[in-house]
Amino acid sequence: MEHFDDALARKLEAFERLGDLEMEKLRELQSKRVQIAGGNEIGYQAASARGAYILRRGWACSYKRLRDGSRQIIDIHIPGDFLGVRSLLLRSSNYSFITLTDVEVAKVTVEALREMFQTAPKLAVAFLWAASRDEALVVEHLVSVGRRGALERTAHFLLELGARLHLIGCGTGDSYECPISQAVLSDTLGMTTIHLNRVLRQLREIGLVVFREGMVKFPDIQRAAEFTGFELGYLDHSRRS
Amino acid sequence: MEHFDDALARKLEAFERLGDLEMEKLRELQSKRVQIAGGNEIGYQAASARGAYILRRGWACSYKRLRDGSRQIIDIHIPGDFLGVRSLLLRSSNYSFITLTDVEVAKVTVEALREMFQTAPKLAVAFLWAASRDEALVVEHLVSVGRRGALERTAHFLLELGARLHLIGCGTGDSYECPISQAVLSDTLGMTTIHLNRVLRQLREIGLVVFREGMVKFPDIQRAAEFTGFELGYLDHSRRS
DNA sequence: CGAAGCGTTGAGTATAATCAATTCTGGTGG
DNA sequence: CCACCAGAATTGATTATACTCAACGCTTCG
Repeated sequence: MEHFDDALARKLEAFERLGDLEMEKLRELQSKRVQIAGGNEIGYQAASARGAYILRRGWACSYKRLRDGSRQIIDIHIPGDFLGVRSLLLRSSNYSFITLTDVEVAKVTVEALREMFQTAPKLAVAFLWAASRDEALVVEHLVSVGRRGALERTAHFLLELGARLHLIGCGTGDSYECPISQAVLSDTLGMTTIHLNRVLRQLREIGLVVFREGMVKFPDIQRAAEFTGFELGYLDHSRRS
Repeated sequence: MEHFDDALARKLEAFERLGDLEMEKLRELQSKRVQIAGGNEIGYQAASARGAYILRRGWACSYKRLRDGSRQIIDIHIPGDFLGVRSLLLRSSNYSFITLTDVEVAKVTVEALREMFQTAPKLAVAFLWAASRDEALVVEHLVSVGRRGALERTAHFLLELGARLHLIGCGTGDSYECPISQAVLSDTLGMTTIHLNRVLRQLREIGLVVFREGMVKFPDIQRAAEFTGFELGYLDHSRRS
């Protein structure tokens, strides 16, 4: 029953049922584990030893810092997420990863990936699906930042995050632990910390979202989804491609 | 010398030198060509017959429309770009494609792709590189919309577009034909048409970018790059992975 | 000629950023 | 135990940025 401490397995199972072979390969792939404390760069040792990581425990984020010191967070990463697949092929990955909490990651080499692709094609397809989904998340994020107002955008993001967490077995569906600061969230949503703070207060007052003491709660998740126009289509939860 | 009317070949060559085999496969892959007039949806016939396209001539864009009628353009597509690779695996591609000019596309089936991956692995790697690059473009776009001011954002996007065009042999390096309306550009950059119009006027007055009559010109491209903090790292022009 | 699409401009408003402080918390060391 | 500190959250006042509403000029096209 390795399933239930392995967020990645859970996530991939949402796409395709995995047999013993796949579970075994998945475990193998995640054998080189590393613990990293919160607030540290991931994988920035030698540019040559570039590789991908699987986030097993804790939260991280990918971001880009601009000349003026501001930063845009591309995506918040939760257990079961890949980090750095893009940079495997693209020489100049122009952004970085930092841990938001203490984490455990598994380092994945290109060779291990290649091996996995050949011996467990079913798993390979599931991986590609996950990669597509991650890209769809970025696209949705772009849409949010470009065209949604601050209230809508904030609530939408927190809903999406809740859905992602639920998929890997975290949270209750209308609430979850959320160990990130307002500064991190504001850099994700493309606004000032101060402004986000006011937005969060409004959302609390309206009774749509309560973000407090490391917890996110939706008093009326139906109404919140309606308010933000949240559809989980692009998360693609249902089985079958 | 098929090279020089094939934007895709040019683009991939920037990553890896292609031999006769690869050129042949590339031609094969693009044999099913279709002409589409400007302002039309691409590939929205039957959801079942989903597939990818290679844009051979003309411009298009991918976008998502929101409930309130507004839209966010994810990316502007120029010759040599793929359309719809994401949606091959992800059942619910939540966005659409529309042509901005008359175009010629080549329809690519999953089978043809698979065949190409097996018989021309060099080409396969180049394809994956291109896909990674496209994703990096979206990421950069997100950063722009989230953290750059309107002036900077607009100039940055036009510079990037120029670099992409130059790679496939269009434009002179500091000017290019740009057949898109201000409405399209503003939906790309996440602002109002009206506001974009004023921004463009300012950019013209400062002498950074001139966007006029379907042409984009940079009177002093060095200064423009400096102003916007433009780096072409993520476009990854140089040969070698 | 009128209609439609695109670009342009002005005036007023809304939204979000900036500057400046204050509170609250958990940790640290005396 | 308390004083102190740093980080995070919060509030107010002011300014800047971008949106809305309303028009008008220009071109193209039927």
